[in-house]
Amino acid sequence: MTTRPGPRERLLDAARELTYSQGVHVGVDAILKQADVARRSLYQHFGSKDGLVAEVLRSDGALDGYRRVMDDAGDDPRDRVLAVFDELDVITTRPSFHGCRYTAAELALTDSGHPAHAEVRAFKEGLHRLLTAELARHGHRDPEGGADQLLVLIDGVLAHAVTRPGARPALAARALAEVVLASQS
Amino acid sequence: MTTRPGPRERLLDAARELTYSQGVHVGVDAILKQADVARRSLYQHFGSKDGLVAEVLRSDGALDGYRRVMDDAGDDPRDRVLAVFDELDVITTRPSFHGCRYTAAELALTDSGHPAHAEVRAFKEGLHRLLTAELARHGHRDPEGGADQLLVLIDGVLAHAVTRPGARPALAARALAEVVLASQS
DNA sequence: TAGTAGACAGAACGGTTGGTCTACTGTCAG
DNA sequence: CTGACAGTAGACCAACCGTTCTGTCTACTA
Repeated sequence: MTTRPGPRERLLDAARELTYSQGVHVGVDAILKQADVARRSLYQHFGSKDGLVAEVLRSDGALDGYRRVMDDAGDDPRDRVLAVFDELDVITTRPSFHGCRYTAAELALTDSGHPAHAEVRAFKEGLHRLLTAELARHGHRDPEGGADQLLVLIDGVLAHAVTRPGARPALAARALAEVVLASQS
Repeated sequence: MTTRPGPRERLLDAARELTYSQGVHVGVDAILKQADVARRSLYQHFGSKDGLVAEVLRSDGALDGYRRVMDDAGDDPRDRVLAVFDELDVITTRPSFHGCRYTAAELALTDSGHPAHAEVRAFKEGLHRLLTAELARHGHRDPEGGADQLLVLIDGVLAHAVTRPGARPALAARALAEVVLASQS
């Protein structure tokens, strides 16, 4: 029998799932019930619901996901970047897809003091660095500007896929990503 | 003295402002207070809060905004489409900008039965038609596919501007829009 | 064996949510 | 004048919100 993860892990897993499927406004009760954890443990480990939400974003590992997709695509920077859009097509056509967790959190939490905002920004900044490095390795004329364009395409795919189901925006974006990659120095 | 708009109009105006600045989860009380309207009037005119939110989206006139921006840009389809991205740069750099109202509503309302979803879809569909017609007039090789790409760029700009302030994504997207426009038949 | 730390259950806190209800007021047509 | 109607004011409801509390049980450690 596998040892059951501790309350902290169970709390994070349940919150990760529920804040995505139901939005960040899920009740604490629902999270506690799914995690099968005492009310007090939440406040002992994370201080507040806001703290839990922020920790879910921080520990999400989405950046590692992008890295893995690119590593699986081989060495050519062109293939590596385009693989991201192939993966986006897979992700956005899954029935369980409900949009980008970070964008959703950013839009839903209108309180500018919420600790989740810092995590969202850190993630996007990290993704920008990742793409900049890739374009630089590819000999792009303006790696930072190119990464801006790729990021707009990625965010666009994730946002568009929610509002126009069946549109396959990742395919449309992939063609534009090829254009970005063609800007050699 | 100008005649004060009726309760219905005041309710819509207040809801439009508050659901944008505070998110769709603002309380009914806050809307009623700002509209200076009796509680009962809300339910008499819109049936429920959900109905009010949906009506806000339906009557928003954002599509007319896009039309006006394009009409102000003259006759050349190329200028008309690029003007949209110039306008997006203005909008997204305003301090009051908090993202696309439709995307935010779509992500925040996880209940798939909410009447607002239909309005969001109708808006995006209308914008797609608008852009398709413009590209067709421009002699684009694949107006529908091109409109898909433009829509990804627009959604990308609106989403990205929220999560990476100061990035001016509209400028990055404008360059890609020029590429879309270059696909002549 | 006693002490301690962590996890548990569950009641209760004050506050807010969306929604319903009654009662009063003004207006305007017949 | 009268009745209908739209609006206002405010009490009220059950449900839920995040949070804090008391108290019990278990496992490890000194």
